[in-house]
Amino acid sequence: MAKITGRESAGQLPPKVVRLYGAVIELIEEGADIGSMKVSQITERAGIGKGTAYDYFDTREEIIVYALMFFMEEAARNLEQEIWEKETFSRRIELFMDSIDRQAEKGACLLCLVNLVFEASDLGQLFRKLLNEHRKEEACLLSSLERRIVEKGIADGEIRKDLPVAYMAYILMAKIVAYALYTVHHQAVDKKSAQGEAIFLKTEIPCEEFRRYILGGILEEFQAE
Amino acid sequence: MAKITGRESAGQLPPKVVRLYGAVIELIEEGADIGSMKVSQITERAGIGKGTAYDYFDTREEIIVYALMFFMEEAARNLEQEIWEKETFSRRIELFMDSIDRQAEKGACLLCLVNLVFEASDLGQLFRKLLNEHRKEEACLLSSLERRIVEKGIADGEIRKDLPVAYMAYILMAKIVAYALYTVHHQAVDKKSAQGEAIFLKTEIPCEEFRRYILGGILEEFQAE
Amino acid sequence: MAKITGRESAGQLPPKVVRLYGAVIELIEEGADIGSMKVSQITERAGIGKGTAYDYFDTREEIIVYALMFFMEEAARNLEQEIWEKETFSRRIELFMDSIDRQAEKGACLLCLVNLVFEASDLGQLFRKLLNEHRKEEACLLSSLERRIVEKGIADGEIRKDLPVAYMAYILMAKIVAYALYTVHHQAVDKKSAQGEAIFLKTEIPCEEFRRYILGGILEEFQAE
Amino acid sequence: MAKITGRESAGQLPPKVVRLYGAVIELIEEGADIGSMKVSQITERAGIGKGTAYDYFDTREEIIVYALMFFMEEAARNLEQEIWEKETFSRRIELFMDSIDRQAEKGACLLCLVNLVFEASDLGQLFRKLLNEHRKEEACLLSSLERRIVEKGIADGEIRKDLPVAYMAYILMAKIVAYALYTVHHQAVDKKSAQGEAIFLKTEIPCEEFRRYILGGILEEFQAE
DNA sequence: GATGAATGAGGGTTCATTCAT
DNA sequence: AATGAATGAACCCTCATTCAT
Repeated sequence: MAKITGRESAGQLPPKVVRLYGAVIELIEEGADIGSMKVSQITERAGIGKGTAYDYFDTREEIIVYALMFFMEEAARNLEQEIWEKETFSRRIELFMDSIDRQAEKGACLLCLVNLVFEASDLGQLFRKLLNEHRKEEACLLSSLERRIVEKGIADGEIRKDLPVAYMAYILMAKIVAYALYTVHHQAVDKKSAQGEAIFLKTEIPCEEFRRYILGGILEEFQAE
Repeated sequence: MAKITGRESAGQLPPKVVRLYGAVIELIEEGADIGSMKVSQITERAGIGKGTAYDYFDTREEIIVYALMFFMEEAARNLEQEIWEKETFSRRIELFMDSIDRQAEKGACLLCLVNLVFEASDLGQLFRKLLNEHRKEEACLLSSLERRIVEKGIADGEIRKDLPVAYMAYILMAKIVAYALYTVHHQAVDKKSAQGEAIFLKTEIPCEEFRRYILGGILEEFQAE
Repeated sequence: MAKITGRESAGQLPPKVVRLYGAVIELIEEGADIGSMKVSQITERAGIGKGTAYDYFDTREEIIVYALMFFMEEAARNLEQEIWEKETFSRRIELFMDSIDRQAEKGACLLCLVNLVFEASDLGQLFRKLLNEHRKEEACLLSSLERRIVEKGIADGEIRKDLPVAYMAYILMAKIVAYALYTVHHQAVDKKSAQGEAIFLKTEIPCEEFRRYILGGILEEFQAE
Repeated sequence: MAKITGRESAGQLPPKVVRLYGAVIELIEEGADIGSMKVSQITERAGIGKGTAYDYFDTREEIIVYALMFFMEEAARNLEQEIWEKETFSRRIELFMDSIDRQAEKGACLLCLVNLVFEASDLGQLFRKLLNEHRKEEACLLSSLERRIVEKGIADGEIRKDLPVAYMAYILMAKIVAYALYTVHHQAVDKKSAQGEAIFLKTEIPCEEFRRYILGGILEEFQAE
């Protein structure tokens, strides 16, 4: 049988694949750890047979990584659609942060993805491998979106022209990652506190304030000449 | 036998524990994944019997997490000693970044630690549990060092007084984490490229430049009134 | 070193051996299982080093089996001393049962011994092997005592002469074992009930009544012509 | 999968469970020790994969104890069917003893069961726990059969009415256990002698004679007024 | 002699993957 | 196509035994 991976044109994913992806995301959002997530857990949650998963994927790692990539691309697609409706660079950054807020509220998928970028685990290695293989003109990546936001900002004369785009895109990513970390962290602390698990890092600063601060920093830095 | 955990005053760690810690660190630096690191791998590298590890630790997870915490504290202790020899706030931040450079060159321990802060894995859970249990006045944490650097900077009149210390310490941490991520990333790309593994993120910006940029950003932000 | 086993002339057992034996007996009486009793448990209880036990015994099995045999012989010796002070066959049987009562109150050593006679375990095999090797004119066995009680009864004209001694000794043993089982059982039920563990066998008959019944049965059977 | 324990209605035991039970029984009958019987031994003998055993049972202990309980119940069921075909109390007791003879010839399962009743081992504890949990109106136990034999004997006017049923049932059990012990013992001696292992207890009395003696004792005792 | 730290063989258990139905 | 029962490799952990001190 020609194996139909989850990568085949996103619009026509087989329904079972969609349910597998959904199951992985759900489990992560419920606090499961991708490193020890079991195939039986996933297929059970997806409501399909264990063997069926292997009609679409070759290994446990593939299921999880493709699910996360699908999640990422969907988020990027959704963001892509909304982001160009916004009028200004500043509004676009805010939307980016809104999106992170929503993700962080829902769970840890974003964090998983960020961690996979450098993790030495099988999952991390596969993630990077696939990302490289399937990258076509960076079409699918959030980083691409960030780059285009910067380009658009420059083209519209909203932000400075004297720094390389790649440079600015990286800074934007770093700042947004910092925001994401803080937000995810904040959410995690709240959740874990609710469950009675103490967490050592202090988070006295409200998310909103930190958000304003980060946004202010980006604008100041990108608008300064 | 009263089990001697690796937490007992660092100066008198049993030699086998030191070798176990060293083995874990070495393996991480060679690219091993802590989630799938085997006890036999660790003890073999440490040159001791498998059972011996269980004279000092109760589980595989403990060995790894204590090793990383020991690494972290040692790094903090080393930094602590050097950092107050520096005359200015700015020099202290630079030393911090030097230290990160050194760590990043050596390997992925720092990254492991950063990831453990929120990972849902057993390792992550144990890490947070131990960190909470053993935290006494935050004496052992890098975050404490960052806070004290900020306090000293304020006391010396080098940085602004109008923001809460906790706030500034967090920002400092975020910026340094951003730097650490970038540096670790850069190193990882170089290493992985050398090993033939492509990596998708572009890193055209030299580390030094990014470093200057981050440092400049901290100073500007902390000195502005 | 000439290994000094616990079997060497009973009067001069090295003090460490005595403590090892005592530890095994204690642990059994506290409900430990000889099949899974650990050497470290025994030596710890005996208050001696683990290695020291191996100066006197070659294996874990030896320690336990010798301890039980020592216990058995001591019980037989004690009984031996008292039993001939009794005037009649009937009084001697009663003393036998008293002794069982005392043992049953203290614990499960008697039961362990009874089980070892046929158990397929390493312990059982070693027990039978040693019993055979060391048996000299059956000097050390309870069964010998039973035989002599029967012989004395016949000699004194208290019991019938028309059955073979071996036969009557076996019947005596069987009846006493039945009594021992019931008593041990009764004690066990009481203990386990106190600990909340239900036990399925009904024990409505008081020990005393069963005792009277067994004694009556022996006398009737042995006196009948 | 809903775990299917070996307890589910005996008629529809999954074939693998039947084979596991058979393997345990076989091994015991070949002289294996249940305390040290390995899962791999059992599954190998059963001709199934090691992991498969864990689809039906949670632990090694469960496999063994359920196997023995199944054996016990099957023996009781078989006996149950035959026993009421016999016309008299005396014939029923003889059948009981025949059954024991057959078991004793086959092996040590009966002995294992008897020992488990009071053993402190994990196996013993589990055995008692399960026996209590699953006992419904004592439907499945040999002891129930003994009680009903007594009741029937009384109802038919074959045995005395002046003793409590529970009392007589216990005496019956004790006598039959004595017979079982002797028989098993005798068989064991023969087997072990054949294997060159000496056995210390004398068994000069032929089984048949002891059997006649025990049966006579029961009848005399139960018929006497 | 006495110790207990060190060892490593061994076994219970898990779970990714397969394949007959 | 879909299933889930079956598999067995892999790995954590225990503990009897040794031996340097």
